[in-house]
Amino acid sequence: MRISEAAARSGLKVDTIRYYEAQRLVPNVVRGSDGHRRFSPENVDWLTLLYWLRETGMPMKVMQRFAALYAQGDATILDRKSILLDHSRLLAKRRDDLDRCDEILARKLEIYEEYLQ
Amino acid sequence: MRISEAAARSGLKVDTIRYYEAQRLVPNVVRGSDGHRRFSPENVDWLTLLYWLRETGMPMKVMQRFAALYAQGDATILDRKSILLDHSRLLAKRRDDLDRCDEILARKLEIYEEYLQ
DNA sequence: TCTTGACCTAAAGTTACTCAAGGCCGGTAT
DNA sequence: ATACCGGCCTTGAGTAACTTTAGGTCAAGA
Repeated sequence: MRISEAAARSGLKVDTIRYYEAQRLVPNVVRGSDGHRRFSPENVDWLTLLYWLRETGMPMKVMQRFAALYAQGDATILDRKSILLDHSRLLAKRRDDLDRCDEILARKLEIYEEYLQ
Repeated sequence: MRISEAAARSGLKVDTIRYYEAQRLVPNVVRGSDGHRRFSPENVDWLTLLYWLRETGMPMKVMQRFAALYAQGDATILDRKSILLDHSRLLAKRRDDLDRCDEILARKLEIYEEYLQ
C-alpha cells in the first residue's frame, strides 16, 4: 500500500514515516517502478509498533537499536525482548507519574475551591 | 533559597529553571544583592507544579498561559481551574495510551516467546 | 593568594520532528 | 491535446523545548 494509507493505519504522519525511514527505523521498504514507497502489512505492523513506542516515550536512540536488531532477523529476538521489557518498566513508571500528578492537581483544585466558594 | 536547592526540591534542573524564568513561566523571583536568584517556598511550590505538568505532557504554550494567569493573582482562579481540569482529562488519555501500549507489548512478547521455546 | 564552587548571561547546539519549496507523474475535465 | 489536480518525491529550512558551552563575577576555604 502507499504511504498515506500506511500513515492512516499506523497513526504516524506521512512526514514522520519518511523521516523514520531516513533514520533507518523502518527496514525493508521497497519502491514501485514509479519510485514511490510500497508498504507491506508487516511494514505497517512495524510502524504501528513504532507509533506506540514513541507515544509512550521511547527515545529515538533506543528505537534505532531496536530497529537495527529487527533488521537482522530472528536471531535478535532475545535482545528485542529485553528492550520491550525495559520499555514496559518505563510504562509502569509513567503510570506512577500520572498518579502523582493527579494527586497534585487534586490538591490544587481543592485549594482553588476554597477561594471560589 | 538558592537555585540549586530549588532545583533539588522541584525536580527541575537548574538550567531548566533559568530557561523557564526567561520564558516568563516563573513570576516573582527576586534577586539578592549579589544578583543571584532567591526562591521562596511559594516559588518552589510553583516550580514543582510546573515540573509535574511538563512531566505529564503539558505544552509550553499552555504553561505560559497558566503562568500569566497565576501572575495576575486570585482573580484568575476560575481560568486556572479550567486549565488544570483540561490537563486532568489529558492525563486520562495518557493512561489509556499506556494501557493500549501495554497490550501491544504483551502481544509482541507472546510472539517472541513462541520463537524462543 | 590562589583556587574552587556556585552563581550569572548570551548564544550556539541538539532532538525529533514538521513544514515549505520545487518537481515528477498518472488521471480526468475542457 | 492541454490544462489542472492530487499524491508522491527530495532537500533543506523552521520549530519546540530544552541543553550545553563560553566567558565572567564573587565569596569562602587551603
